[in-house]
Amino acid sequence: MVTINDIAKKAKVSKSTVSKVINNYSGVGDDTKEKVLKIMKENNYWPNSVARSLSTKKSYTIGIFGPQILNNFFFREVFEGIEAVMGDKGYDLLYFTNKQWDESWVDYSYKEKCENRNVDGVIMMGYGKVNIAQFDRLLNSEIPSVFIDLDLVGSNTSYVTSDNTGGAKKAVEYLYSLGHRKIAMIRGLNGFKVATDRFVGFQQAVKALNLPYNSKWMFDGDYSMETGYRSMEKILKLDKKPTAIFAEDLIAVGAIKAIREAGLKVPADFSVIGFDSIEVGRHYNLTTIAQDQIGLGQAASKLLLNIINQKSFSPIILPTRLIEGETCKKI
Amino acid sequence: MVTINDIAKKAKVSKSTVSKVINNYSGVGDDTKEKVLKIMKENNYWPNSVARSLSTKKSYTIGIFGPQILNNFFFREVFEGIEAVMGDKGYDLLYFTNKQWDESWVDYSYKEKCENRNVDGVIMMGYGKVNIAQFDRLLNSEIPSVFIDLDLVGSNTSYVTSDNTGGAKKAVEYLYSLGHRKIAMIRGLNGFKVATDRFVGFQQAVKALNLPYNSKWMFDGDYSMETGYRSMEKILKLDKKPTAIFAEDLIAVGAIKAIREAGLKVPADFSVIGFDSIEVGRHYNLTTIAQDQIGLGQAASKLLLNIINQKSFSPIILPTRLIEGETCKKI
DNA sequence: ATAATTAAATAAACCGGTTTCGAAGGAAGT
DNA sequence: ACTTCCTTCGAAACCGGTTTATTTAATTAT
Repeated sequence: MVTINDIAKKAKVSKSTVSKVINNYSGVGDDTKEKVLKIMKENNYWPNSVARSLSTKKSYTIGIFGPQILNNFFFREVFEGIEAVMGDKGYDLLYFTNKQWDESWVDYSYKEKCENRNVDGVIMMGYGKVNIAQFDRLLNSEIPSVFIDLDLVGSNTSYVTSDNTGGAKKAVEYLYSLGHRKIAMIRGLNGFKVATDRFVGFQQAVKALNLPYNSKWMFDGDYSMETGYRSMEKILKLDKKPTAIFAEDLIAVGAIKAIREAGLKVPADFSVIGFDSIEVGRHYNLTTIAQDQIGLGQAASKLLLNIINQKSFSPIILPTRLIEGETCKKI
Repeated sequence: MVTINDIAKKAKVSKSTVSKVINNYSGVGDDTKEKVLKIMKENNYWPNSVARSLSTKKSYTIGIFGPQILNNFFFREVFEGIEAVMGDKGYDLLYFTNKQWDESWVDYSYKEKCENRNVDGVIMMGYGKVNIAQFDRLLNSEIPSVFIDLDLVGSNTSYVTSDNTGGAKKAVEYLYSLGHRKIAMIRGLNGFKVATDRFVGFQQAVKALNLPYNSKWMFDGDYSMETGYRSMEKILKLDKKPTAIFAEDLIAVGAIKAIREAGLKVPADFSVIGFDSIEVGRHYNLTTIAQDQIGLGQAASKLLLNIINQKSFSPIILPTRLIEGETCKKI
């Protein structure tokens, strides 16, 4: 590997001078600069980021944490948005793997890992709920951080999320406009921020529209087709059945499977509306409240860059959008 | 951030001694070691990876390049396999973003980026075909690299791939066993290694089984539903129609859409067999030749670690597996 | 008691950059 | 001609670690 010393030697100047040329600082004569640039090019020299990062404390690297990013349809697209913005600004992405630490490592966590690798900032995604102790040290550190879907703020922390409450309202209002009055909801993971927000929106709309609220039409589960399938099985056994089901996309798809396997049809027998707009839902022509996944990633990135560059920042809530597929019908 | 000097000062020893403790080297008395460890723990000290990497040339970071990783269903799962193995061994993953460089940066490519960030090795994925000049400098460098689905080898380079040829054969033989004789193939991107291999396997099987080969049943396209849809439209207009279609999953799903929209059914009117076994295909109960995506990621990681650790290595070809869904039928 | 051996600890150089500060040299001002 | 002021450049310190070589101290051998 060719280093700054090699270049200095070949150009017969000091390494300080080469450094100044690299960084385009003043204090270097035109002819010297010319000469150094020429030699840099001839030797295909690129300054080592690691060494540079050691002295400048700036690494042009953004850390990414997330327990379930890679398993998750949703975050794959968020990642896409992050890559676009960060790549454009010259940052690379450091994905922290989830090694199983033994107990003696409990204090080696987000903050320490970030400091350790000198990342300029970090995006936290895929964490469903806040475990105070877990994020405490990170929040109280100097490290710029942006959370996706967790409303944490601090002097160097902010977040982006979709308007989950508003989106859920929108779903209910849409079903209402189609004539539905009895609406079931299969919720995502209990305690998860987004699931809770959506439930709140659902309840607000139900109340505002004066719809019947039946606790037997409410289900908890995780973010899986399985949950949708099982919950729908239970709905099918009820005497008083709802006419429409509201659930996150993957869950909604599971519900649709259960409906079809029972010999019934969507939307003829049940209307189903999802939330998310993930790839899979699109294949079912699912009517859904779409989030802008790529937009979330982009927004998170821009927000993080603002924090890093000491510009003003505040949380960003992205609007949702109704996508009419073929799983809801007027009754 | 607490540094090695802070620890040295507090423990009243030299930084060399602290370093030896960190690395568990000999030459440190038991009581001194004890004392240093205690102070390290009290101050929640973790040695800075960047500084360490600068002097040791080892960063515990694996680079990942790929033009389309994040857009791609397939590579999302490969990534999962990589994360599992690399995380387990204590490596983090550096995802190189794809900045648009201006022309003056042509020589700043894979090799330079890797050297720049001191990655210990690199996994190249999502590159469909070999552009010699593109990979030349990387292959001739000291940087351990593993390609996924491109058969490049070198003194520090190897690759992993699925048995694409064998898999394609398997698909044809399966259709044959169901009574199919007229088989169409919609190929992936022209010139792409995997697409070519599969076509070769297809042809070998057709020949071996003495099946009719009709060039009108052969289609080129890209890896998209659109390709499947358009090609199937053409097939439906043929006088002599095939009875079965072989295509990569996403393409197969597009074909199924076209068949259904024409008022026909799968597998009643056409049998369809895919290749890949991506999530989307599973929702269509697609019969397919499955690759082991996670396994590919794991194999690539282990292979790379072998190269890094100077152990013997050779390319790895993973077997494929027939998954019987509901899109093929006996005729 | 002295020399030889071994273990423990440190000083100093190094990794590849950046940054501060002072020296050298030329141009301008008086 | 002498001071003053820029401009250009390089020496040296620094970032936070590792590693080599050497000093110091304690142990053992003679």
